[in-house]
Amino acid sequence: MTSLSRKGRYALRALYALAGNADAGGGPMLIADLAERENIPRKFLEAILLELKNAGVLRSKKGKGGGYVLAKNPAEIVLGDVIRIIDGPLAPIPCVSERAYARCEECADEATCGTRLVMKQVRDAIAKILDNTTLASALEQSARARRQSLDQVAYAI
Amino acid sequence: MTSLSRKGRYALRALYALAGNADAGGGPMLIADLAERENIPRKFLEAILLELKNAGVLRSKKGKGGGYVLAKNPAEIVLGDVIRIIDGPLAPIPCVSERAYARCEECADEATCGTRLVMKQVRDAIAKILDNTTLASALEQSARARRQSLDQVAYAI
DNA sequence: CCATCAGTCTATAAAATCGGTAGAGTAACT
DNA sequence: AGTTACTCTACCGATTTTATAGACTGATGG
Repeated sequence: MTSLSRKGRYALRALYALAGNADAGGGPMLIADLAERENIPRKFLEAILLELKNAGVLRSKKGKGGGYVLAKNPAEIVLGDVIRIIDGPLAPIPCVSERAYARCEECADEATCGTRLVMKQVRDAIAKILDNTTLASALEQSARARRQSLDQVAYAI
Repeated sequence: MTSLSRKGRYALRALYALAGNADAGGGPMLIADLAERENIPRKFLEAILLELKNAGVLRSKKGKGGGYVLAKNPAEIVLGDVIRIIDGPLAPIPCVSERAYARCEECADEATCGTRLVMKQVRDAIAKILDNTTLASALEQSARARRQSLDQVAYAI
């Protein structure tokens, strides 16, 4: 039904890498390096990074020593926003979208439309998660899962 | 990002109409009537109804006096199932789908993938709502909303 | 000031998906 | 047999998705 596009997944992967790089004290990252390390088609990645830059998530620098950097702290980069930038509204139907509302022609009365009432709940549930998860917390969840699987290995031995 | 297709919305509308018809003691409904009353392209609706029939949600009868009927009680028809039939998996990415799991090639370790951990929460939140909402409860929510707006009108007068 | 580096912009295109259509076929009832 | 009404197969055009190519612009270093 609903889906995070490949483009959206690429965007998140690129952001993880940029966050990791910043954390390791690295400077700007080249599109080419990012593309190779993350196995993302280079030109496609260019377009993605540009969109994120235009939306204020990234900063870039041209010329030697240039590249891309996060524009803010990973704890301030909200996944819901990133996904909206790349993949559009979170809502399953436009008539329940908070930030990109559009009326639904085929529906006589929005206030009493059964589908709308249910989908409103769905959109709120999705937004509740994605608007409360930052790049930092996603990375933290990942790190926690990594520690857990290490623990399990240790326990098995 | 995620979205319920027009086809999915048509399917739900058709089911509401069929439930209403059954409730009113009506017999089988003709595709043609349903299409006209709900303003759905006839041939498109045919395909939708057929899919729902093949999935066991509807029953049909050919020839004079034929048409479509719900195969079960509205309280037994789960919206999550209907949407899966028409629009595919509820999960935003295949690697978190419970009923249509598919591995994600671009991901080295699923257990620790940040995107996956977050999207798993999203898929669970969506499924929690849609798998606990039946055709009957959607109709009931709609009826309740209708009563409420009537009350407000009455209060305004 | 010129060479190189690296992001930016415009255009194009293959492939998949979506929304819809046409028409022949088949089962059922009268 | 004839009519009714669902069923099946095939197709079509538009849009979106996932890219790719190449010219352009701005920054840096010598």
